[in-house]
Amino acid sequence: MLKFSIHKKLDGTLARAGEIETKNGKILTPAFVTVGTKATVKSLTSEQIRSLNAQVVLANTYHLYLQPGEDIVAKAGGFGPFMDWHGPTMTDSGGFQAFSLGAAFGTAVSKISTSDVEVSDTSVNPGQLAKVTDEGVTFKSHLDGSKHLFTPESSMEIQWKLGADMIFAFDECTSPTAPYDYQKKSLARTYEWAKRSLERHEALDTEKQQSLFGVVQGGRYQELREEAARTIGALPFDGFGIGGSFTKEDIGTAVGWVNALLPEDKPRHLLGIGEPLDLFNAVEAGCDLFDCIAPTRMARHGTLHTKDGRINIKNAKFVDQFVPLDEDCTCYTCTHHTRAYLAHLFRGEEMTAASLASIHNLHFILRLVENIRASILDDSFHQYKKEFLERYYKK
RNA sequence: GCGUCGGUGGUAGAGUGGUCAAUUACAUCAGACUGUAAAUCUGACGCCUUCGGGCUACGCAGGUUCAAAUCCUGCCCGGCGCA
Repeated sequence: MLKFSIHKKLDGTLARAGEIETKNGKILTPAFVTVGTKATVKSLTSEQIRSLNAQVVLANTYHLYLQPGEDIVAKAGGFGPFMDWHGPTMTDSGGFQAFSLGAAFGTAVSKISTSDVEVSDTSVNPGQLAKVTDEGVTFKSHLDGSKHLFTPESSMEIQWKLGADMIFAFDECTSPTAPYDYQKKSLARTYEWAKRSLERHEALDTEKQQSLFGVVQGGRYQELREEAARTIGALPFDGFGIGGSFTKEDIGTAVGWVNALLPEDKPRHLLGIGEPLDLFNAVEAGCDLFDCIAPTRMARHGTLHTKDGRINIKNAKFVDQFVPLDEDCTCYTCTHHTRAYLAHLFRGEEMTAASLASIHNLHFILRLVENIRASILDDSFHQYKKEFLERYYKK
């Protein structure tokens, strides 16, 4: 059972610094949650995850259900012990795959859109692997094409076996292209699913081993977001996830609408967000936790964070730069290797490139969120935000 | 020396009269990536362009043809075979 305490609130904002206590340890919030979808942070050993001072690891229901199967993970004692990670853990519900394998599959649509995103009724994507009904989500496995059904109940059962400290209610992550009517209908369904998730979870977890987070949806619509915050917020969840689609511009505002209404004494997790600007805005709007695949995926693709913005280490100019990625960075990669070496490893398609790059990007984002936390505690948030963003995004 | 096969864009390698500035792959140069379908995907890749097109190109030089990377002749270079 989770205990959440708030140490400090930042005046004039919804930001707060606090602490979550789980049976596997504490999380100082705001915190960045490292994503280990398949019970591994891609390209890293668990020892490396510890060396990064990561606080929490989040795995995914859909992936572990398909492979190796939740029963195997349960036999290992849960996904944490399975991967030799003994700190706090979370699992996502599989709800995101309603989007990524559904409306978004095979398209350019992502959960973050530009403000001029076209709302269209063609929510039926012919090649999609997932279909949503009131009962649940029917999936075709991306591994072998076999058919599967996730329901709020089965998601709770699988997550129970995966054994994370914090788990999410089954929700539908909608597409930013879905029209208002669909968002509204989907929201009602996600609310029903939230109640079903709670009910099934309570029946399974009689000793309160796991904390269940409800998920607030509502697309980009204030009315729907607020309705969701009120209705989901009124249910006896241990914390809340804020999911779905935003534009970059309204991450701060839309998330703020939600957090202004959610119970203050429970942690709020902004699902799937992890770029510097978004993290600042979301913390300011009252979020405590963030998970995001961006640091590790971008790392594998050669895009690396520096204080002066992103660089693509594969660019020709780096091949003979015998300096660290970021001169003041204290990560393993920067204290041992040069840009030239990284550029060489990427060009040679060496696996170590992915590891060294992931270490750097995760270090960068983990430290960023730690610094944001510190800046709330010593009241320097606004100054830190301004200085960081001016330098990071200057061009 | 004779015979034979072959010489195509950074590389390999298609193409064997028009639909060819030339398939494809790799390399190169950029870009994207936000609860991981992802060590993935997208674009550019002869020169110039008012983006309509123009110019120069398939070893070199000629020729045939309305039209040649593609056919013919000579030369140069390489592989193989025979002397």
